[in-house]
Amino acid sequence: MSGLRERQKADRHRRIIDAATSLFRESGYEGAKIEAIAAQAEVSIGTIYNYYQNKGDILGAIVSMEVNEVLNAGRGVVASPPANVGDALDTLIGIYIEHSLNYLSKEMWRQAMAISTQLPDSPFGQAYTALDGALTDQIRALIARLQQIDLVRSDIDGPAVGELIFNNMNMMFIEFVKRDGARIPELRAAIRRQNRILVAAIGV
Amino acid sequence: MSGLRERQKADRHRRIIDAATSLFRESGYEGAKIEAIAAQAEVSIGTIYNYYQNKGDILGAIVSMEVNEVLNAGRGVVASPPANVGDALDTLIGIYIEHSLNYLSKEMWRQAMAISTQLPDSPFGQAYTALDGALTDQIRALIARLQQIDLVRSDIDGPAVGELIFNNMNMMFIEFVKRDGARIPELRAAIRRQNRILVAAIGV
DNA sequence: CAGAAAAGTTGAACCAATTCTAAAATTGAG
DNA sequence: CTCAATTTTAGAATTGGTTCAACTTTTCTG
Repeated sequence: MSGLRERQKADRHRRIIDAATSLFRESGYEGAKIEAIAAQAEVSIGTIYNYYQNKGDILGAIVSMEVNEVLNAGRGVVASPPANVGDALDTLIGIYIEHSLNYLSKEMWRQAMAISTQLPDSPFGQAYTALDGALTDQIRALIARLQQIDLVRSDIDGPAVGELIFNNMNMMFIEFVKRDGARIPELRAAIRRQNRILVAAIGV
Repeated sequence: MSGLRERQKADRHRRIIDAATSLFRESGYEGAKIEAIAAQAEVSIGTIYNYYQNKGDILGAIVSMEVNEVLNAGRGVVASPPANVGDALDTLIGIYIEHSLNYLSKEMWRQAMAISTQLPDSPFGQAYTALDGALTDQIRALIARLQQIDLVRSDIDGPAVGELIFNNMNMMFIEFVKRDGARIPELRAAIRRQNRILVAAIGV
């Protein structure tokens, strides 16, 4: 086992993702025709559908990579957070937001979000929900960490606060990608302003 | 002006919406073919596209009606809210949620949300964003009202709190419609739990 | 190594949304 | 009342994602 066939498979996966990434960025999600992706990946249309259930799942694979990078980058902040609650949240959220447009354009984000609500049970839909869950957990972990070092009151409902912060950030991010003109600094400022209220409520 | 042609136009609009509503509920958004909607509305396919830019805009018109009803129902709560912050929020949010599945199925909501992120500049996308804005404003109005009657501290950032509450509720609602098994009481309980933190922070 | 089984590939055909253009209906000026 | 301009309708043609049956390639068995 794991001979030629395995290697070819991995190679085709990579070629499809590479082709899709460049075409999505170049012509947008809708503009990138499956036929063109197949041609650039040097694979037939049928093969693409053998590897991915539908066009959305190809985008899904790209989004997954991006979000996993973001999660990784966030680990450092959770491990040793800035020494006050507001800055800690702002730093973690800053990492999420600043990394978010590295590989994915706003248009790609919009499509990804749309597909994940439209088809919550498709492979991508489930993966996207899991990624949201992982981000929520990371924010919760930060809150727990801040409780450990006595920056956050130990009697507050940490999980609920974490989810509240994530949900608000996520919704703000959704609105952000919906407006092509929206800028990152303004987004971060708006979220800071909202979080200030929570910081006041949960800080020691 | 405004003779036969106007009346026919209004009539066709109504017939299309009626046909679409019943077919969407019966066969789902994807299952309801434009051809079938046209047939049931006794209109041609071309006519439908003359009245609505695309299939999504038809759904959009239905969503608009639904959300406007919800907004109307909310006015009463803002005018004379329950006498404590937690109950006031719970009542308003309760109205939103309990009314939300009257005309629209979860599947229809998923489609509507997906389209509004996918095509934020289409007529429907803009209308949907405006509706979200109206709901946010209503929650903000409730906060302002509670400040007037001294249930909420006057020095808190009302608009930011209102947006935070809306964003969290909306995100919870999105996850709710994504899971066919999710139930309204659990959704409301989860939102109450999250809002409790805010209530503690802003209450007098 | 030969040949059968398993796994994967291919692209033409299918389907439903959307576009397009010729035909029909309505309006308003004279 | 008539007819040219304007608006609207009809439905065939187009488009692009997805499916499927026939064909290849790889792996396994004796």
